[in-house]
Amino acid sequence: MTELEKGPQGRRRGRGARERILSASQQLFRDHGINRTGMDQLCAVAQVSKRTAYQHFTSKDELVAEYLRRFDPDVMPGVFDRTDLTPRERLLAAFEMPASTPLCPYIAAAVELHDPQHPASRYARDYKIAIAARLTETAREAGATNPEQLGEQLALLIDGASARTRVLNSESFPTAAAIAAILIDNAIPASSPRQPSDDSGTTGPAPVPVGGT
Amino acid sequence: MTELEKGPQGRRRGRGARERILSASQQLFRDHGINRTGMDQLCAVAQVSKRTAYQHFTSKDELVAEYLRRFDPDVMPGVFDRTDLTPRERLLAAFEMPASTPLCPYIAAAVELHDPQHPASRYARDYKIAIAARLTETAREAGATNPEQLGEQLALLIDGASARTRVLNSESFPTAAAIAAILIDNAIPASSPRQPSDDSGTTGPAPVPVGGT
DNA sequence: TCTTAACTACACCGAGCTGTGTACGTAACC
DNA sequence: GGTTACGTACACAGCTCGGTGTAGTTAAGA
Repeated sequence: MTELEKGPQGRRRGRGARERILSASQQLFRDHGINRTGMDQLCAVAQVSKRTAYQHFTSKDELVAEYLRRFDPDVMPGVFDRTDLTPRERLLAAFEMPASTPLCPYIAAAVELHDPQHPASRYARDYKIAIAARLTETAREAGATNPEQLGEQLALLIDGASARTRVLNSESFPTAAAIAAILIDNAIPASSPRQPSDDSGTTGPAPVPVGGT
Repeated sequence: MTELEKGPQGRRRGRGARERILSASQQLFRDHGINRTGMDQLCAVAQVSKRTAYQHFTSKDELVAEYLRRFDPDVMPGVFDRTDLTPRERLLAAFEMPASTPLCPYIAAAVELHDPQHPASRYARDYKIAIAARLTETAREAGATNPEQLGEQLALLIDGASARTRVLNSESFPTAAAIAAILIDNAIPASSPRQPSDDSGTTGPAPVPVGGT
């Protein structure tokens, strides 16, 4: 239970309740899951009264949706924007996950909530589509003959590694990266390592902030 | 609510309580998830009194574990044993999923239970390992230079397709199958379609009954 | 200083959950 | 027929959960 910053005098938790709630959500939903985290527990960790929590979020469902929207990942921070890498290197960099990556929170939410109509499930879907779109975009930059196909394939690999890591408790991203390398080489006609930041201006960036597994 | 078979006279649900409970678990855990299925609801569908349910299973956790153990899948029924296919065809057949395949119940259970020590989570792990082993075995028969690697890769593809299908609500197995074909071709030195049932007798079948996503 | 908005403490509600206690049918098999 | 194992009906204990009602406190800003 990390001692979140208290007010200057230390007597009160002070004004940033909403941020503290979201921050506690990040920790608890990841460590214990959404369904197994009660609002009482969450408020205790956030050092926020339950009343305040329900003034910021009308329901737990809304909090969960906002939690996903606000997800600020340690992983995949901005691989797609790294101009120091060739497009091919950027595609591969998407598979370099820090050792302790839990299950992608978007997959976890979709499974736990079990309702495709839930706002969080909808957002998870949007997010996954956006990631695939950025992979496709980068695949196009890298000169792939069928960028959509390669983008979708790489997205599937990431999700596979994520799911498998969770079930097996053993790192699967290296395996996924190895597959990715093969697919990329297969998808680019004459192995043509293009220049970095060779933006052929085909598509704008996806509408969703990038991050997460 | 499928009218499960009642006794000959129709007045009582009769003796097969345990089977009816497990059968109802299959349906409800798949359709509504484990956590969102209460024992009351489950007993109602199984047409079994709650008392009887708790005489067969000491706890819901035990029922969940048994549910996974008993999982009799529509999918992947016996691909590995089909001697009418070449090893290569058998590997590819593992990706032919019926249209309405929900999320692999093993992944779902691992995510929902969220406790790696839970018996069901342990079994899910064992199962996934067994599937990878059978894929490896078949890869070896197919003449792959590194069967372990190919087996693990194909297992990752299956899980990726499963997770992605769930989150996106759109079929991902064809994508996975396409990747599989590439990997298989890459992994077998001189494209050598061996004879069907070319059992080189390397390894016995995996200890876990095969099936499921 | 006064107003206002954010936050707090805490009791509480109703619902749903897993699991049990009790007393009672009913069918199979000797 | 009698015994035994299986199954039933149903109430209820004990808990957790999401969410609310109420009355009060604190801090920022005019």
